[in-house]
Amino acid sequence: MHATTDKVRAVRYPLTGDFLAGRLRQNLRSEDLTYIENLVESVEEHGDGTCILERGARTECSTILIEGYVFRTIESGGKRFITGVHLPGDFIDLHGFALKRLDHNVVAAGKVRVGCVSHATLRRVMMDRPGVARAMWFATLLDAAIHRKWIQTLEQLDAPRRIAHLYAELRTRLELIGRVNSRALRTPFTQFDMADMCGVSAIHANRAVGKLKEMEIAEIRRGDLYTDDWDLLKKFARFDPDYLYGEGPLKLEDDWD
Amino acid sequence: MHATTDKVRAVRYPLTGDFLAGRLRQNLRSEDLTYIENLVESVEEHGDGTCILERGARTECSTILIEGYVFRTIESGGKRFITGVHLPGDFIDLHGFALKRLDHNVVAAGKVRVGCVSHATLRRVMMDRPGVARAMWFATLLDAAIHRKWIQTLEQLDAPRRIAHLYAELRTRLELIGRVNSRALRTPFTQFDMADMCGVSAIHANRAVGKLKEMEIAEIRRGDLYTDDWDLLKKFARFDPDYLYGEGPLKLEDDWD
DNA sequence: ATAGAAAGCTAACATCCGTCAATAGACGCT
DNA sequence: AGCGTCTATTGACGGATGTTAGCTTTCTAT
Repeated sequence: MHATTDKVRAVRYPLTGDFLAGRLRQNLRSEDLTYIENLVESVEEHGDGTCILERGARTECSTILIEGYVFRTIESGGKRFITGVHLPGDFIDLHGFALKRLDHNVVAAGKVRVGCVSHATLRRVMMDRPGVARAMWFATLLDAAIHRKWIQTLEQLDAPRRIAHLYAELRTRLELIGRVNSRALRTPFTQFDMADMCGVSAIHANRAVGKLKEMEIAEIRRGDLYTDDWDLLKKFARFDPDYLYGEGPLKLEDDWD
Repeated sequence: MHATTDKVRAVRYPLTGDFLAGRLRQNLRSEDLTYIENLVESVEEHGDGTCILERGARTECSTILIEGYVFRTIESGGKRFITGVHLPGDFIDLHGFALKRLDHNVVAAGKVRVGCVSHATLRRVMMDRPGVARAMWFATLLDAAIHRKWIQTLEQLDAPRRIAHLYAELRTRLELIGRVNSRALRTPFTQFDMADMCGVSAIHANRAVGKLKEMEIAEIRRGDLYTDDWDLLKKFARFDPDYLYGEGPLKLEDDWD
């Protein structure tokens, strides 16, 4: 991790037109998606390792991840702990909007592009568009469900299975947002990153990666995972996608809108 | 844990009048609190070990904890994993309302009393009372913040510190809802429960409890923790209450309501 | 192309923790 | 009071993981 460029650029439009192919998409009509895309007031790029949002900050805008990976991290006793990872389409600091104060950092893993929506705009949205407000609430509930699964993973699995579970989850989440186009799963993660996500030392993460290769479950090279058999990997990790609520658009009562 | 009585009684009123001294209280005006209390359509009691909500269930009402402790649990491979614990005033299945399907069980730890609010009522509230809807969203965001801290705890601390951290968190959460009246912290937890919350075996949980006593940090007898020095315990557990957002009522823009 | 830095890998040893087995203590039921 | 069950406790052993140290590979900047 070497923080090189900070904010490469901050522009106002044009947007990609498709950056909301993320989590919200499942729960919104296309007109609402267009509506949200137009809320983005600026787009920023950040280099690997950049701290995009700092613990304790009181922000005036919320951030949606457009491209790349970010970590939720907490520093304690000189060490870093990763409590979550986010993919394009995820709002990464809606809690900063509602709780007014961030309790952890958000750090870029590799190059990322994010969009900013001011809190004033969000407040207006919450009032004018209950359907959109609801979708954002769903997204935070899904975050909580993923957190619970990470807790279970830490409580239940040994290091090789934790790493396998991490990649199985990422694979499924990428599928849900239509970003899987090969059998490989490419990430910018180092073994240090994997270690901090899985609650083991970097050296033990290395052992675990070696074991996955030895067992012919998967080969991980510089963050990129290659496997001939995703089902085998998922079985090994005891992965059950239930908690990702990937069953498609929720059947919602219309009287909500 | 022995499931004795299931539903001891299910009555419609009278309510305690003060069961909402919980998490929502911080963020709501008293008229809104009264409003929510009156949403409760029935009150139920459950005995120790009762599964109040089952994974996969599609509920027609949401549940608020009035008295006692409950666990969020996941069964896997014949073992039980606890991903969270809730105190009076917590909504324990708002995600069931929004996500339509529960991804884990909710189990009574000791005797509990819960209130039920139908989803139809909640939908009405979400539309009519944005302030109340907002407070419920806050509550779920706070759940997520607590989940993240549990992840960090599992990644960072050894067994004695995890148990100390658990009790430090409970102590603070009880303070926030005005339920601390002695230096002791009484819970119905067995060492099996502590083990399942901390991701260690029951035998190792026992060792950890013994170590806390040996180090003169705290004595835990049948779930009840006694200590002369809560600050020492919190320091040992590296407990920082930041993530509980206990700074009192949030300063919120009025234009939300 | 080269040098420096970051990342990956290996070995040795100590500690933490899981498992099994057995026992003791506490509580609820009759 | 007495019994059975749940809970707590202890010891022994092995596996999983942390730590330190050193080395190799790969990337990146010049």
